Amino acid sequence: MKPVTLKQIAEELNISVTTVSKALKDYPDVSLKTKGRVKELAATLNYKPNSFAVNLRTKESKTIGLIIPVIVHHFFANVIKGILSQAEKKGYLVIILQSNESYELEKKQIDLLLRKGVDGIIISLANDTVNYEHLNEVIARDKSLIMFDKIAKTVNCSKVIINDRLAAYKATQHLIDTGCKKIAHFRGSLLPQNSIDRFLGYRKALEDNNIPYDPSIVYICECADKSFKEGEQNAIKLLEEHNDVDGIFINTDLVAIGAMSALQNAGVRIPEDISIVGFSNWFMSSVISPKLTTIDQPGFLMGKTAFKQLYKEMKTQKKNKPVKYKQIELGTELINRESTR
Amino acid sequence: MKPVTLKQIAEELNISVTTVSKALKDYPDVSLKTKGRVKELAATLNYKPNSFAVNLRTKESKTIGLIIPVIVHHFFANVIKGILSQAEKKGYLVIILQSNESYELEKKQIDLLLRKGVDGIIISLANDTVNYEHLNEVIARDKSLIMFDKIAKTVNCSKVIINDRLAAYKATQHLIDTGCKKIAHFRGSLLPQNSIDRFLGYRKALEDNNIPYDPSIVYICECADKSFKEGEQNAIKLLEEHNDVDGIFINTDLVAIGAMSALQNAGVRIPEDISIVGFSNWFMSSVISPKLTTIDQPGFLMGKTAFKQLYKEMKTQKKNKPVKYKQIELGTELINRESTR
DNA sequence: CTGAAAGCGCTTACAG
DNA sequence: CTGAAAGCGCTTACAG
Repeated sequence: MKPVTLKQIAEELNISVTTVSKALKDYPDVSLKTKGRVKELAATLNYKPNSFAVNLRTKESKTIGLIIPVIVHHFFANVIKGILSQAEKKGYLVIILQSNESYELEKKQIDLLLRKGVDGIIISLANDTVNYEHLNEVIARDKSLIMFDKIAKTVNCSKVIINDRLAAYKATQHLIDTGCKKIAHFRGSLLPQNSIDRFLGYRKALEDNNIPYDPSIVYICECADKSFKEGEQNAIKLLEEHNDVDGIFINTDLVAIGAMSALQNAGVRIPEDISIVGFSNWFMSSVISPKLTTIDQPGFLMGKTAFKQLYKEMKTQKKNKPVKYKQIELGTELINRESTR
Repeated sequence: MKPVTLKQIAEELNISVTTVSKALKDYPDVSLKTKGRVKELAATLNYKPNSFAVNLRTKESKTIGLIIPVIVHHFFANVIKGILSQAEKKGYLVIILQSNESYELEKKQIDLLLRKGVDGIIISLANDTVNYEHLNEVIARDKSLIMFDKIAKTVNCSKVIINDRLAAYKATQHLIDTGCKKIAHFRGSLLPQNSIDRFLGYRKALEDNNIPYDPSIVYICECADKSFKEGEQNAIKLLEEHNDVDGIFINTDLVAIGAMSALQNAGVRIPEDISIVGFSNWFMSSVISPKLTTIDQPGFLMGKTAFKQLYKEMKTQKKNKPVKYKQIELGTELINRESTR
């Protein structure tokens, strides 16, 4: 079945393509009678405008791109849900790509989206990303860009984040408040801003409580596809190297769950022997045993907020007005459950 | 910054737009020298073809649509990952939409994708969906369509599924083999084919083992956003109404995990008092306690397979050759863990 | 080997 | 109130 075009409708009604186009878009300078005839026939023929042609004319696609590091991931899935919920309201479609924590892939995905002609891009950076040229290209091409969660401070665009430092501080303070004396940290990889900030929050809490900072009990995990395993491995290593640790603040829930699993297998009681605080509040953290104390990170809201900001900027951009970049910080909350005393 | 066009390149080199276009696409009838000059300048100017114009000319967008019932969902997240991995290889982008288990929304999403001009659609149906007109419209408009997991048998297109009936049979048989005498079933909603098939597999296993089928111990859950809660509620109800049940086969892991949680809170020992088998093998099923025995459902492979089939059909369609629809069945496996004896 | 020309299906400034 | 015309940026059949 060949798609119906304006031309066909025009011919059938013996009027011009111009008038058909205007009638369908409710231009005020078309008679009601004509509008009626056009709309009726369009409905009968199930006319759908050719979006390729519309895009070419209007220079927008009502489509945005979203790049996230990992798809199978509770937090990012919630972000996607938030973005889609908002995009739907505004009539935007979303192309989703996964960078798989790789800078090279991320660069390629950005290029694909720019070639596609999306109106804007929302991105959470890969662990690997140190060079921001690809992001600056987005801006140079007058496409709106929003970064969330894993951001680059120096890129000139709006950002939606939480206060990772403060949240990590709260997590560590909670361990201290509940009696932990020697607190380890399983941190994320070295580059991402949020893993740096969480580490800094941890160290600041120790400092403020006069607990000496000991770099040998800070373990690193990449947190890509193998978070659970990294948690297990780090926990085993920790047990061998520092069996006097009585609390761990862990960068991500999934790593924390891996760590708990390994600790329990090794006969360590949680929280009696070692207390654990995770980060992100994955759903499964509330159903494992013991239930994981963690920091709630508002994924859905983050997605919603990111799209709203993007939408605002796309509209402003379109009117050729100057865009004011914002850094939006969302609140976090410590969820006190059973893995801490 | 205004996008670079073929025309600009042509003017700068004093050649025609035609030649520039051909040179960039490596047509054999352009001299090597010209090709060199064109490609060099294109690279310098960072030329990206305007995809709106390309789409309009070629009548394809190298974009497909994906509609899934729920985003925050381990199985579907894996399917997405599988589809994206394959789409990337073939140079396709993927627009993702969530039907939220609603027929009305699903219809709307299909319409959006058709208006967008995607080359094909992959879909897993909403629980609600009984009318298939919107799907037939996709086919009528010569767009390729693949259904996976939650399919409609009567729609004339390719399908990627598992043998839900057989898998459910295996699950139930396992409960019987490990000593369960009275086995309840928490099924999915009434409409979806796979929830029907799982129910039928359950009943057939009872029948083959001469265990009477008792409809009063079959409970229903919608399995949308509130799966965990439904599992809890059904478990509590079951305990009140039939405290002699010693095994439950549950339609989805997340419901099973909810049920286990409620049962444990009520002092029921798993698997000593009641054995549980889930369905789908969510990651969290392997980290809860006791670890859930379940059916592994190959989400990633399903996504990969769905895209491969779609790609094949899009290519065939483009050549105006007849497309042969296939029903592809992927294997499942019982993962025997700790929630059964 | 190169290029003029048509056309994909729309939108919109302009004329009447 | 209606419509002729230009043009968005490409691709490709055709002529030379």
